[in-house]
Amino acid sequence: MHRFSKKVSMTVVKRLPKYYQYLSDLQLNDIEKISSRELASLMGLTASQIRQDLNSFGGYGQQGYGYNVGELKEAIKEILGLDSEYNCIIIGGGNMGHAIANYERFKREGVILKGVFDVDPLTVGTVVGSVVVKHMDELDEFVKANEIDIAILCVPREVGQKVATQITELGVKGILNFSPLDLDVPSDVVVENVNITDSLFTLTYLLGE
Amino acid sequence: MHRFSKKVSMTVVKRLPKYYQYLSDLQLNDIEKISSRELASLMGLTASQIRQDLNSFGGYGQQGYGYNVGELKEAIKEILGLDSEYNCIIIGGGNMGHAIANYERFKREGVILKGVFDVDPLTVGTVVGSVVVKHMDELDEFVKANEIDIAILCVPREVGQKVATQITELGVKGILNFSPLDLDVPSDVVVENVNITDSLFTLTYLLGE
DNA sequence: TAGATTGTTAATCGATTAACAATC
DNA sequence: TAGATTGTTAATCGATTAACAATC
Repeated sequence: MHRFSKKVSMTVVKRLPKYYQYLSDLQLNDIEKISSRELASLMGLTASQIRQDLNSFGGYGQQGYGYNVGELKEAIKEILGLDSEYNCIIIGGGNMGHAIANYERFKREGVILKGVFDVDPLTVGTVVGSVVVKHMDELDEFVKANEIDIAILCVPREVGQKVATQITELGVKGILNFSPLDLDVPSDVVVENVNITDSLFTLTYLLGE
Repeated sequence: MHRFSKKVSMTVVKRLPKYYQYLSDLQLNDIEKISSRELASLMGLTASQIRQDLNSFGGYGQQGYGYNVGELKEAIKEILGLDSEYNCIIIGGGNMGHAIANYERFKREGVILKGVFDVDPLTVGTVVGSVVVKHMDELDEFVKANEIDIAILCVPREVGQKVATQITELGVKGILNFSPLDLDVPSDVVVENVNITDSLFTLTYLLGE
C-alpha cells in the first residue's frame, strides 16, 4: 500500500513500467549511474519530466551526481508492487491465453500462474504454460481455495462481461482484460485493458496522416 | 489522407477507436440517434469532451437532435482509414501470432492477412489463420512482391529491433508491435505498441493503491 | 573548491469543463 | 413556435517545460 505526499496522476503511473524496463536494461549493461538528461534521451522524454515524475515518490537522486541505477530500479520495482507476489489465473485457454501463459517475465516478477480455465472440452485437460487447463465449472471453487489476486481475461467479447461479473463476485480485485470490450466492475476492482483492435485502428489512422 | 482544419491531438486519436466501437454496437441494436450526453454516459466521458472531439473533424451533429448513429459511425470509420484495405503480415507464428491471425475482426475491417513468418522449422509449413507459415528467409521477396502495408511483430524481445529494421528497409510503413521493447524506426514509419508487460505492471501498481 | 545535476518553484502549454448563442 | 442539443468560445484544470537555488 502506497502513501505518497502528492497524488500521483495516471499519466505518471503509465510511465512507471517504462522506467522499470529501461533501468533494468541499464543494470544488465552494468551502468551504475545515470542523469535525468541521459535517461530522458534514452526514453524519449525530457529531463524535467523525469525529475518531476520521480519526485512524486521521493528524492531518489543526488545533486551533482544523478541517479543510482540499481537503487532507482529497486525503488520503482517496489512502487509498482513487484516486491509482492500475486496469484493469477487465465480465463480462456485459446491462443491468446496460451501466449500469456508462456510469458516467462510474469513469473520472474512474482505473478504466479495458478490455473487456466476454458469451456472447450478439447482444451480442458491439455497443458498450457505450467498448468493443466480446467473446466470453467471448477472456477468458483478454485478461486475461493487459492486466493487469486489477478484474472487475465482472454475470452470472446460475447462472454467477457459475464465472466468479469463472475470473478469479481468471487473476490478477484484485478483484471488484465484482453477481451475487446469495456468491463463494468465494482469500484474496488481495477481493470487494465489491452485492446488490440483499438491499437490496430489507431495504427490505420496514423498511416493516413 | 486527412485534411482537417485543426491539428488533432494523440489524446483525441486514441479515443476514436472507442467511438467506432460504441457506435457500431449502437447500430447493431438499431439505435438511430444519440446525443452527446447519452453517448458520454455510455462511454464514461463528458458531453463537452465528445462535442469537442467530434468537432476536430467537422460538424456531424444537428442542433436539437443529436448525432445520427449510422452516419457518425461511417464518418469515424473513414477517419480511421477503415474505408481502405491494408495488406498485412505477421512475423512470429507462436501463440501470440497465432492468436492475432485468428482475429476475425481484422479481416472484417479490411486488414488482410497475406502471410505469416517464423524461423522455427517446426512452425514453418503449418497453417496459421488462413495462411501457411513461411520461413523468414522468404520475407524480403514476399514483402517486395505483395505491397505489405502493416507488419504485426510477435517475435521475442531479443530480435525485435533487428526485424523492425529489416521490414522498414523493405518499405513497410506501419508496425503493430507486440514485442516488449521500444522500436527505433525511420520517422515516416508509424509504430503502435501493445506492451503486455507494461499493462501488467500498471495493474499491480493500481492493486496497491 | 568548482562543476554538475538534482529538487522544486514558476511559466507555459494543452486538454477538459462550463456556458451559451445558434439553430434544428 | 418551444424545447432540445449542437458548435464554439471562455474559464479552469492539469501536465509539461523552463529556470535556478540547493547541494553533492
